[in-house]
Order: sequence, then C-alpha cells, then structure tokens
Amino acid sequence: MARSPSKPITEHLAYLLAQANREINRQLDARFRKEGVPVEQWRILKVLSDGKGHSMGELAEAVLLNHPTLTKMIDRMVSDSLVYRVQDADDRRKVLMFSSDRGKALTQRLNSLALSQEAFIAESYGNKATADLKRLLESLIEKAN
Amino acid sequence: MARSPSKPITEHLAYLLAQANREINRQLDARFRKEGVPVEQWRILKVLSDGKGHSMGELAEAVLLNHPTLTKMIDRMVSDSLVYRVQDADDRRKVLMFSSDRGKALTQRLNSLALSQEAFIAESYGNKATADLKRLLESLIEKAN
DNA sequence: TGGAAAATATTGAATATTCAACGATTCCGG
DNA sequence: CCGGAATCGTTGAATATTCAATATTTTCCA
Repeated sequence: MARSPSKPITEHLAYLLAQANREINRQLDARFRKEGVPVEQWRILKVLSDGKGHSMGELAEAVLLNHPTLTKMIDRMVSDSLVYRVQDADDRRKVLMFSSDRGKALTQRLNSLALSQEAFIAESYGNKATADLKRLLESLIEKAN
Repeated sequence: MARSPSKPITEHLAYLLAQANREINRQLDARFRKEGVPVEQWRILKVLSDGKGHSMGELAEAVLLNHPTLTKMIDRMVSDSLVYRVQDADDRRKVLMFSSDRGKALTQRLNSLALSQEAFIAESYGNKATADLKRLLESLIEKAN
C-alpha cells in the first residue's frame, strides 16, 4: 500500500508565518533603503524613542535579537552616532542605551516610512483583515509563551 | 506643543509577524534538535519528497532562501548524504535536486515532529483561530505579491 | 559577613549569509 | 545561423550571526 502524501509545506503554519514575515520585511527594507538602515535598527531606535534608558537585555528581548548580535549592532549604531551607552549607576553590570538627537531625527523619518507601508498594506488587504490578523497574531504570541 | 508619542513597535504588523515567526520557529527548531537539522533543511527535504527533481531556483523560491545560501546549504546536505545533484539533461544550466533514501527517512521523522507541533499549537490556540490565522496569512501573502 | 551562584554584557572563534562577479548554457532577434 | 542578451547556478570576499567562554557586578544564604 502506497504512503499517502504528506501535507505540503505551504499548508504549515510555520511556513506561512515565515513567508509572510519575509515578504513584509522585504517591503519595509525596500522603503528603509534610502536611509540605509536595516529593520532591526528601526526597532531599536523605536524602543529607545521613549527617552528612557533601556538595558541591553531589555532591548535584546524587545527587538528580537540575541545578546551578542545586539551588542555588535549597537557598536555599529554608536559608530554612526545614532545611540550611546551609559553605565547604569544603580546596577553597574547594566548598560543603558539612549538615542542621540541624530537617532531621534532618523527615527521620525523611519516611522513615517513604516506608517506609509502599513497604510499601503491596509489598502490592498483591507482594514478588517489587517485588524483580524494582528489580533490573531497577538493571541498566538501570548499563547506561545 | 509636545509631539504625540508614536505607535509602539508592538502594534506594527511587521513586528507581530517577526515575533510570531520567531517563536514558532524556535519551538520547531527545539523539536528538530535531536535530529540536528535546521528548519530550512526540513523545508528542502519536504519539497523534494515528491520524488521529482527540483531545480535550485525553484527550490530557493519554495524554501525562502536566496540562491547562494541555498547552494551552500545543499552542499552540506550532500555531505550528509541527504540529497544529491543531477544535471538536467534538457537544460544543462540547471541542476536537479533529489532526496536520497536517507533523506526520505529523515523527512518522515521530521514530518511527524512538525505535525506534533501543529497539534500542540492547535490545542492551546484553538482550531478555529489556527484556521483563521492560516487563511489570513495566505491572503496577505497573495496580496503582497 | 564571606563567598558561591546568578545576572549582565562583551569578546573571539567558528559558522552562516549576503553581495557582486563569474562561467556555462540557452534564448532570440536579425 | 550568428552573436549579444538573458538565465542558471556557483564561487570568493565581505559581512553578520551564533556559540562558548570571559569579566564584572550583584544577590543571597549559610
């Protein structure tokens, strides 16, 4: 008896997520191209835009990067004068990250590029579908933790 | 007048997708750990499991990898005797990839690990939510292309 | 309080990915 | 049918990421 064919890769949730993620990221990257900034740096800048200092660990968690990768990306951003390090006085193991003025200005430009992308998506995809998708993703993430 | 705070990163579709993708992939990777195979190799093996030869370009598209990355991953898989190359007789620029017997056996073990993960997700997340999410992702991907 | 254990961030080596350039083959207009 | 342009896959160099090990500081408990 022949084995029944297994479910195609395109029907797996993990694959659909990877595919959607890749496509959306690619589009966002294309918009960020003219600023020469990868999506991860936008996330970092955005988290830092509250003006409060954020530790490396906190940042790594928030921007979905592991510690060594973040350290090296921050090194580059420091070279570009987008962010700076301050040792935490209360816990000297920690380093607090802050956005520079240059970083803040860049953040605003990136934010508007990102918003325009979201608008573009919502337009072709529909507001309801977008909202539903976001809600489902939030709930999946919550369940997965 | 103070600038109104911009939308937090956690409310962006691109971020939610990245977060969900990372989490699901991490879980899948954990299950694949004992076979020592990254998720990408499972995708490759799965696509090749139809027994037909697939060109590198076709594969790269299907498994969401760009050409040079795929070439090098295939090199490793050839070393591990999971797949093999055959030059396409009809178009000698092309290389057709096939899964070896060893590759096929591994594919089946990986498939069942993947299915068990899907079952696990559907259990805590709900069948309806899972189906809705898949449908929305498919539709997003379609619109994005 | 002393010192082992935990938490935090960085480093260096190993590994993987990406970008640009290349070689081989096929396609196609004239 | 010839020759330039396009397609396909690979390679090497540059870049980025990851893993394991390290240094520093703090926590905690015996």
